[in-house]
Amino acid sequence: MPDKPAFSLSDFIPYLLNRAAEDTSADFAKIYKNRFGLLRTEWRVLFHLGQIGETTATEIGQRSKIHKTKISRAVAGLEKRRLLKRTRSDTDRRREYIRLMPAGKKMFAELSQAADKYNETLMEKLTLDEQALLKRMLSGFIA
Amino acid sequence: MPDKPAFSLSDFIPYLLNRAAEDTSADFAKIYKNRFGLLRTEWRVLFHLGQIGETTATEIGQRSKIHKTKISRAVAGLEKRRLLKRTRSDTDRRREYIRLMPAGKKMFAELSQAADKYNETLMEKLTLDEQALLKRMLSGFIA
DNA sequence: TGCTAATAGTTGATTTTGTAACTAACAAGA
DNA sequence: TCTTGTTAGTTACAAAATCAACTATTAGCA
Repeated sequence: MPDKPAFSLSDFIPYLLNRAAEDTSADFAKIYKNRFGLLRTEWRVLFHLGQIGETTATEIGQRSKIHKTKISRAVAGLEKRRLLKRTRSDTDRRREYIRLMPAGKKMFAELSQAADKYNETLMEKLTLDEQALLKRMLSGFIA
Repeated sequence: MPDKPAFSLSDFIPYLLNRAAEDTSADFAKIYKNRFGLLRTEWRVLFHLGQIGETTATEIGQRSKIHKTKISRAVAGLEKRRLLKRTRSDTDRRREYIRLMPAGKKMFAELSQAADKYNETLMEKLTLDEQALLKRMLSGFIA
């Protein structure tokens, strides 16, 4: 009966994913943090908002899986800096629509470009097939 | 001149990595949290310690990239529960060696097993080639 | 030796998160 | 219409992470 190989952290996928996520996020974090003064949750909300267009806090939450309290605070922060605007729904006064203001759109555009560029530096080590497979596998892990 | 495709979050690797890391960690977190009462940083330190054997806080920090204040507190927590023991170095009295106590080894063994099992459920959707490639790619992202 | 700098680890203050409870508005059936 | 349940979003309090400053010890070197 052969011994089972000892457990190795470097084969444990959640560990590898966490480390890879942290390390690849770190460089990009400097950009949105230092250059734009955004918090982590703020840029996340900004990115979703930039992609979806006008929407509600709840929908951002569903898409991003960010908890609603964090979204609430991030939206408040972005609003204070006049990057976005809220308007209460007429048909359902619980809901409020959120959309980017010009300054927010500009920031989103600049950050998107930086993200694209950074993404390319990550991807250029991989072949096109590998890139596609990686995306497919990572998407598969996402609930 | 063709338009550049609009930025898409679902192609942004740091985003995918973060989401995959969060989602795959969540299930396993329940085990070390609910069943063993460990905090996130505590199980991380435990795993590294279990792998390395006797070592110092500084070395765990270098390997894991966890900040030393978090390690300090995690080690204190694990020590309080008598899962590990510290002994000050004779040759350099700033350093202290850390090693698992029997209870810590037992917990590490049980958690390792649970981790292995959980890892398999994540991996079984992929072919062996894909598994190997995924590990290789993720390792490549780690600094 | 005696001075300065570096290293190991801890502690305290400030921020950020996470968890629960909360307000306000709507929905749907008795 | 009244009651109960649900949904959108905020707020309050507790837990955790981050950052800076701290102690104690050692190293390097004039």
